[in-house]
Amino acid sequence: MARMPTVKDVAEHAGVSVGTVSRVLSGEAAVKPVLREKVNNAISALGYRPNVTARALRTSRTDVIGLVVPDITNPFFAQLAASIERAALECGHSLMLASSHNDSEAEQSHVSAFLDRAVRGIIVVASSDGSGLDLPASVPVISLDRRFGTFPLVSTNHAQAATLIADHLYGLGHRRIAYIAGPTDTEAGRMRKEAFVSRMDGFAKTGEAVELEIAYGRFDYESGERIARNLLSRPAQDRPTAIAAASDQQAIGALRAARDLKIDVPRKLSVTGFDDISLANLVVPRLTTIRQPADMLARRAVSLLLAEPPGTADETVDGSLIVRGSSGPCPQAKADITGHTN
Amino acid sequence: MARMPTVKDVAEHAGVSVGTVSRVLSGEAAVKPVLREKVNNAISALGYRPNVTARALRTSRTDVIGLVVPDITNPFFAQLAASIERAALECGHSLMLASSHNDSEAEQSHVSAFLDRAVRGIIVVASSDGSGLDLPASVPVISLDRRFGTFPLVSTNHAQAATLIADHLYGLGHRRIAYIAGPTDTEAGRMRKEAFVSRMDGFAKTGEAVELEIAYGRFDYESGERIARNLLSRPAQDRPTAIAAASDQQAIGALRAARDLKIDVPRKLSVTGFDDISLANLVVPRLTTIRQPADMLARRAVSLLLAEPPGTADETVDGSLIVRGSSGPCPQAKADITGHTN
DNA sequence: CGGCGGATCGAAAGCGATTCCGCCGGCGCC
DNA sequence: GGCGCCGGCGGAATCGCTTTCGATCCGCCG
Repeated sequence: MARMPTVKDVAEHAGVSVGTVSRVLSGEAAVKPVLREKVNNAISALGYRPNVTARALRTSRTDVIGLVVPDITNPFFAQLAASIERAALECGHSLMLASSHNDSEAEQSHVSAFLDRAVRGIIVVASSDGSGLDLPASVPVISLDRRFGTFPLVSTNHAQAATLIADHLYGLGHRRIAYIAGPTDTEAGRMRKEAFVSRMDGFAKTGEAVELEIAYGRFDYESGERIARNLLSRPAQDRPTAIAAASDQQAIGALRAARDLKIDVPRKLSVTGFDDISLANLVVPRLTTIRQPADMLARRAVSLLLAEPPGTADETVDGSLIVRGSSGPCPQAKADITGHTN
Repeated sequence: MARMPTVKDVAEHAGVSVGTVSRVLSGEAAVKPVLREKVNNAISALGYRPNVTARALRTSRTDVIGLVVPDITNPFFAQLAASIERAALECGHSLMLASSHNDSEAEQSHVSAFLDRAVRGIIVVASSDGSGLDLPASVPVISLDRRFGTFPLVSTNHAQAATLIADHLYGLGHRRIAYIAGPTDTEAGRMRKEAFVSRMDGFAKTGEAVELEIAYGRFDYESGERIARNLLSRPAQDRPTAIAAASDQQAIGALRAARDLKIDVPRKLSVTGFDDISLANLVVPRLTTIRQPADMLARRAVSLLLAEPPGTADETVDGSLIVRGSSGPCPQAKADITGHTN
């Protein structure tokens, strides 16, 4: 196979110097149209393609964005990764992906591997708080969805979104509600829970009291199923009439538990999720949830990263309530008419 | 921030030449233990980290593996990506991910972007046949799951796996079966279908005849739901008693259609999938399917890529049947006793 | 008409590593 | 004892590009 042509070859073929070739390549500097034309002809004649590596060495910059996610298998992160990849591509950048498998050590080694690789910037969807990172970041880093270290955070407005869910459930008449929270060591888990609770407290002060019960788990299916099973295996009058989960996966687990216990959703029990993963629209019944605008998050994160100078302020984008079949009016209303057996 | 130390700094600090430093770095060449020690001390004293870019320029080789998938949002591909990332990491390599969004043009531009970037090798899970690729591949390329161009293929043994499903369904007594096939322009779609059909034909010759009906769609949820809805909206005696789908997503779509039409799975209808995505174990009822050993596929693909010389022969790994709740004995058996109304 | 500033371009100096080439010293062998 | 060979090392070239540094040339002002 013939050696790949270099700037030198192009320069000779066009009868100019390598400097000039480089100048037309970058497009910035002033080059006379005649020469520019000749160079462009030479480039296409030789099929020249710039050597990315050499450029990177010289400028110590690449057009690669590093992304670290806790688990690419998680549909929400997959969605995020897809959106980031698209957003990066739109800016002429490529994506390098690393999955930390929820291991904070792996997470940090991935970050420093990216640093070694002179990436243009790093986006990390944290699985830890990132406190142990020692490397001085020579490139912009931003946290997405969950805070990493002290880097600026782009995330859904968890508080606003959780409030949406609270309003929805309260509006449907539910007064005995269980909240399945996410891990308290994640900002997302904490904020969603706190906003939900404080909204409900607000209702309790101004209107009818609501019984709120909180259970903590991880964000995954199993947690949701296990917790819901506990919640729902009590006698009907002690059961919550609505379960709000901190993630779709928990909610789907809860759906499965309800089904196993033969509790009709949404007629006996309402279930809500958070994320709007694609699966949410495929389970039976379809899940009422919060849509996290993944592509908007991605776009913001990428442009923060690429901005000159890189953005340094947190950003938050609003979620929206997606009402589907898993939530409905509180059955208790009927019970109250026929006589409450409590 | 202080300039990063280079080989030159290390050399000075250790009192040797840069050549020697490089030699101990590579570990291959012969260096006297005394000097080796001094160099290592200097390295850790200065906190030296080799510059990946410079190394790449000089050797025109990196430790990055490029992966192109049709859609990272698809759980099966996400699984595959996760496994590949892990396998790559085990060999000290990183992963660069690109999602082609089922666009063959994007696919090819991603491949050539990888080529530009001097990756160590490229794994592509094709969404097209890759015929339009013009770049001469300067690095090993291998196809995973679906054939890309003329590059060696690592895939599940589709034929063997489809046969497993056919045997399972036939063994349960089903004689009126519908097969939801994948796109005929994918090798996976074709092979699964053909093996299934030919197995059924075999049964027809030696034993009872089976009515086999084939419908073609894409691999996604919607295709499965749509096709199943058509199939199942006929009167009960004309309906298939089993639907075998070419992907889990199709099967899950079919499950949803059956539910919407109030057809009991598995008592009135058996449904089987293909892939064993994690969701398969979460739907109701849990899906009988074929497990594609994603991590084994990934491991094989990576080692083929990294082998010296790179592997050139196709490889195939067997799938295994996972029997869950969505398949059961044919209800027809009963019907036959009470008199077949056909 | 001389000088001056800006536009334009060529030449060369790196970026940080690998690797080839050649020198040096010690060893074995004739 | 001399010669050749080889292990071990230092120095320099090199990978392909960007960018600085002057040099040149032009128009224009005084």
